[in-house]
Amino acid sequence: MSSIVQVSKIVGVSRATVARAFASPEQVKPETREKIYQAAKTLGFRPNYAARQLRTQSSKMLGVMLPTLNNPIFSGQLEAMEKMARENGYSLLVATTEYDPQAELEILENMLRQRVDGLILTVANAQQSDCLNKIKEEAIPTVLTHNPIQNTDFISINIDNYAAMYDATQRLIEYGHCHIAMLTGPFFQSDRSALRYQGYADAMTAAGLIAMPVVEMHSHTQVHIDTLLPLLKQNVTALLCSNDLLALSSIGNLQRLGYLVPEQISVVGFDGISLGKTLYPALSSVAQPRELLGWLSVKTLLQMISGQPVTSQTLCTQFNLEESMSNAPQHTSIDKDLS
Amino acid sequence: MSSIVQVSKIVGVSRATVARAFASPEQVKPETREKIYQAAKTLGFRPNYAARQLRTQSSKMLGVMLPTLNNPIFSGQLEAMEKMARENGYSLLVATTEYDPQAELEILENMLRQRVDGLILTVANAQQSDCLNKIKEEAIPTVLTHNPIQNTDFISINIDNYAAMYDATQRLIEYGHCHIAMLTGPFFQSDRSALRYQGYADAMTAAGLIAMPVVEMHSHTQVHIDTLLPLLKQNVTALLCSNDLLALSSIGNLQRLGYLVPEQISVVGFDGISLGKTLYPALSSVAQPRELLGWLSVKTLLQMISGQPVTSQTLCTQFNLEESMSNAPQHTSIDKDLS
DNA sequence: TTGTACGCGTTATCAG
DNA sequence: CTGATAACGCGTACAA
Repeated sequence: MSSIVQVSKIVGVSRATVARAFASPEQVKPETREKIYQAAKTLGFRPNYAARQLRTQSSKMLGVMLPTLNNPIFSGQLEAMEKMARENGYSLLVATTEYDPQAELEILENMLRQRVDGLILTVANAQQSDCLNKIKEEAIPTVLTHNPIQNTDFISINIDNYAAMYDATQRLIEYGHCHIAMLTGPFFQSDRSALRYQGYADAMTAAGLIAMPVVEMHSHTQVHIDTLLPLLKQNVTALLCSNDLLALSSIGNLQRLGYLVPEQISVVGFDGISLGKTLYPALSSVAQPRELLGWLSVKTLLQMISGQPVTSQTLCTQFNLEESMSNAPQHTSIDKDLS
Repeated sequence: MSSIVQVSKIVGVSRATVARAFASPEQVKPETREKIYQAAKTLGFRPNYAARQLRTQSSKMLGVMLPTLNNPIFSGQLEAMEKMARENGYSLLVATTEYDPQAELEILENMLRQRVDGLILTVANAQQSDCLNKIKEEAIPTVLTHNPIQNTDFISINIDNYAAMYDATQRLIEYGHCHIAMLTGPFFQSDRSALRYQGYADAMTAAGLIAMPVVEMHSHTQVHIDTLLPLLKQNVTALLCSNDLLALSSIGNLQRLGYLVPEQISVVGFDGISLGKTLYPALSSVAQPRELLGWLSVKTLLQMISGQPVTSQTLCTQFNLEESMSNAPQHTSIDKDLS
């Protein structure tokens, strides 16, 4: 016997009244409402959201799919999203993909079966994604984060990766750097990498400098010394990293090799994680507004769910000029030749 | 009309057969099964887990409640949990509490209404928690992580915070440090802080040294220079931090003040986040097995759900001796006196 | 303000 | 292997 019936019997009302006492309290006389709450408490009754969902066709759940939580940019965004969702009466179903398109598909299917009211996701590659193609056929409110979207098929909250990296590169050039290398994680796993590299490359070219080929790491978070050494031999004076963890790892490795940062080599990251500012040298970085991004993506999704018109938004990044970056060393190549 | 009925009509079978084709495919003749899948595809049919949940009394969802995701120890654990859960056919409902007992209660209530099959949580203070008291009345499978549990009311997967910090303190003492301070985040927000401090204090006392009062920060992740300066004046030669982010922040601040780490002052963290190893100086730390902890907590919870007997487990920590720690400087106090 | 009655999409049961 | 039917717990017309 459904426990709602038990409550109704104890209080001496119909089950409809009990249901109303929880779903729309204002429709029930305060007096009986209190009696119902009291009985519910002693019986340990509590509304069953699955049943409610079945009836109302709304789960009050949002599906969140992110590549990983090991990067503070994602975990911070997730925390902001959860808070915003909860404040609006929504729960979050969370899964990570590790940039694996197969996992993306399976997670999506599961979330659709759960009947989440909407989806917030960052896919590995938005230009070529079975996951997104599948979503298109489903007509479920969806917000992309981080993924650059050319066409108008999806709403996306993101930043201008190209412009941000173009800008960062220009800053380094203004500081006199000519030999600038760019480091990324596994390049083809993420569609952001290419945009950022293009921004770097175009800024170099525009300044009459030569863009170097991308330096690709096996990991999104760790730099190996072996990949750094060749760059140093090429007299690179500045390193642009596609995220802060790579940048910090680079600094650590450089210092361990005896290099001075920024005196001999400048390092610039991407994301603006808070740890970067507190370390020494503090990390120069292209800061992404990750709380805002999380907050806004949930807000946008809720608006879509309620049928309001929404638009994609490109959030501003901010270049944090910190200690890890300085003017290019003079006569670097000469020094090296002498040594 | 429920879409399962539509499918059944197209294929010309009963809805029971369609349901079986998805829930227990082996009970359906391959031929008809294929026809059903085909029809489902063209109709865009997909099982509704809420309805299934209502019928089977099992949501295949686990509720996860953590203090924050801004500490890699939690986000890494969450990622491991999610993977493990998904591999076993479970989804994760995730929420963060910011160590707020009120939020803990609200989130718990919500998860219970969602009828999660089990709960994995880290509460602010397990000795005095309305949240845990409420859970006791509910008889829902629950696994605590990180929370030390004296009594046998709850299953907990954790580490021995006391012993780990006792050990770390001993190491510093063996390295000749006499003036060791311990830094923590907001002390009373977390029950781990007290245990770790006690480990430190007892190790100091056992070595005939004087334990200093705990140095409490306003933030769990950031150290302010102002709190560091008094310690330096007291000739402290080693800093024990209750997590790695505080430790890294300490190192950054010390270096910015012109101090050499570890030559003048050693710094030891807690958690063993991977970033710590790649920085320079690499961070000495008490490493927690966070993937194992996540993995094991889900495994344990699933066993509880399936009615198997389980036990609490205390996982081993490992002291990572790295560059941020060295022998205590000689004659520190004399140097200071002369200056 | 409250009661009646139906349906949301599944699965379990039992019969065939 | 398949069909018929009754739950699962709730929300909400509609009626009282």
